[in-house]
Amino acid sequence: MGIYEELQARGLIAQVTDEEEIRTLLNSGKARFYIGFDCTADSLTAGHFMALTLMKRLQQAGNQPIALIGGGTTMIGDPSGRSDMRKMLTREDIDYNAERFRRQMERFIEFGEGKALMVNNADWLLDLNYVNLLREVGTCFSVNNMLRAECYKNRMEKGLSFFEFNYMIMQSYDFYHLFQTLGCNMQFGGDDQWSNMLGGTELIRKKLGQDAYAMTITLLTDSSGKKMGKTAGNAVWLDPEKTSPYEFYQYWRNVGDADVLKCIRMLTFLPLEEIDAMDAWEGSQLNRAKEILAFELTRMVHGEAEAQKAETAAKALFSGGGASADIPTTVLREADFPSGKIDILSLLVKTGLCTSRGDARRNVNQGGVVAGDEKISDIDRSFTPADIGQGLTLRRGKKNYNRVVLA
RNA sequence: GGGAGAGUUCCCGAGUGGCCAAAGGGGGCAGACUGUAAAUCUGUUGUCAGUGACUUCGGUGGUUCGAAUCCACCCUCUCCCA
Repeated sequence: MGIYEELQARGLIAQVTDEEEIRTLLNSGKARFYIGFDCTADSLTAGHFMALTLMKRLQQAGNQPIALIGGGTTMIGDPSGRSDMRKMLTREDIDYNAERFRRQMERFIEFGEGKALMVNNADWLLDLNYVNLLREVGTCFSVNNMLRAECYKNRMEKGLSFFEFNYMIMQSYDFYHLFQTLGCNMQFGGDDQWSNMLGGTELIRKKLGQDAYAMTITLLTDSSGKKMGKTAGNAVWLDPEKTSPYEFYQYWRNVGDADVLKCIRMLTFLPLEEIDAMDAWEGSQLNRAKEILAFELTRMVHGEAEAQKAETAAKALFSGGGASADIPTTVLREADFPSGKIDILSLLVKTGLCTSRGDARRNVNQGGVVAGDEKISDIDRSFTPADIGQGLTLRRGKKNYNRVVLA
């Protein structure tokens, strides 16, 4: 089985421009492909993770990946699938984000001589001259076609500025540029990028009379069709400072039954036979599959040691008492005990378990707070340093833990 | 450039002088039920304080005892005409 067939079996392939050509190129290891990452935030997310694993899979099959950091395209902002314009980022923010992206990627993909390449489209896009660009590529884009593109569809009602409309041209230019300078013959991306990517292959055909290929990856959605990799609207980040390994582990540990196998198939590197065997699992047995998923992904992103810790902490907390040194911890200092004690509301806010005192109050009143083995129902309950002693485990709801210790 | 509309809390969306911290839905959170799942039911959902105070309805000023609501100017978006 070639790599193309494996990607297919894992359900990763959404759309391709020319199946036979792409299959041959990928399976023979002759593809030199790129994936673009727009640096709109200071960390990669779980959503980018799938693209990174794709790069790795293809690299292992002998193909050469090019990671393109969108220092230039981020100046515009991709309108695809969005209902409003992105916040405009400053040049400084973008440069900073691009640097952070670069560092995170280096953990996954091997860069260097004969290995993966990394480029930043700021290097060629920012110096383009408007009139020259129009003369060079403007004739290759049909506004009629662009307006029909899926990615602009829901913007046609709400309004789309010319500024954003140009995003497709920038992305197409990237492909055109990489094709010429680096011999990059293929582009991959999320399925929402399809029209942008076609823009590139079209441009190359029209300008150079040559063929380049594009393939999109299935977006990872849950059984209700929502994009995965978000909790309460917040992204699941790959940066341990923004999403701790424990939280990262928990995110995957908690995916719905209907989604576990899909996630394992698409995101992990476990052999397909092994995954096929899990297909038969059902009911509470799926919890085992969720553990595997969570562990595997945490291991890939944060390393073996962190994955172990997250798993141990989770097991300790959820299957009864036990050591729990690896869950998120808050250190209390003397100043946190005005008049010798700290009340439960302050404590909940301090640990980040609750967002405000009002939130803390509600949680206590609704019986959702437990300190140690004691269910807290009195909002006036307070703790002295002696109460905390060697450490006190606080719980809000069923799954949110924090351990407080003294400085 | 001319004309007509719109901007409300996390999102959608009611509200056209006090009874509005603002209906309803979605989402979120908590409780029950469970398998750290889903579905369902219940409660909750601006901040600080134990029924009171403070900040909030695109922005800035103004009218008024009192403004999300009225007036002026500005900003953004949509539609029609050029």
